[in-house]
Amino acid sequence: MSGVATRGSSRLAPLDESFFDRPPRPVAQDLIGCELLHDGVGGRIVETEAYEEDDPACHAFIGRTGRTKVLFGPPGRAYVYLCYGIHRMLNVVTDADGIAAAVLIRAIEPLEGVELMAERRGGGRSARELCSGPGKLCQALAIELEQTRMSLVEPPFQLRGRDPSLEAPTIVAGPRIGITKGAELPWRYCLAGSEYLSQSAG
DNA sequence: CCTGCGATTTGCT
DNA sequence: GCAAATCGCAGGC
Repeated sequence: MSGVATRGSSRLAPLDESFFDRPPRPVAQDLIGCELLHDGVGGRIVETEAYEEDDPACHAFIGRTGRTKVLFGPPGRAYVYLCYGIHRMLNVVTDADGIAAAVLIRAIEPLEGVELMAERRGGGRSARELCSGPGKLCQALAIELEQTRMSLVEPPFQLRGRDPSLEAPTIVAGPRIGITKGAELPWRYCLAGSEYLSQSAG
């Protein structure tokens, strides 16, 4: 990987499991501005949504099933599932072992491996079309369904904290996108003014 | 620019 | 059998 230009900040402190060992709303807000990489490809998280156990929109609301049991497990794991038969969605499991909660990663600002992302997403796309939505970013980062239950704080994934020398980002909260149950809860968080938010985000 | 719809698989009822 | 935490394209204004 030494030949790949590094536009992100490789010196940023990696997040560890304890960062995710708390309720999903603070985690979702604190993830804004952090860097997510898969096999060295990724960028800065600019949009997230929180899902709690006691939340009809959360997949764990119906209980523990084969698909949702990872949500009840230890924090810092990936929950990847298929939506509408085509799109993969990436979540980070949060909160203590035994409590079901997750944060959906909805959009990132591409920083590293941009050419590879463009190739995976298909030709003729601008930088802001690469990862501006939960299905798009899984395609751009090549995140697969089989990676559900893998740790996001271990290779091939990397999660790095915000640059402490920068000002804390301004975060805007709003209603979550694309859901029918619990749609009124303002548990979506965006980096204010970012060019790389999902289309439905303000 | 904005609205509407088809694609396509999984897992639960 | 059906709904689902989406996306991209076609067509109209």
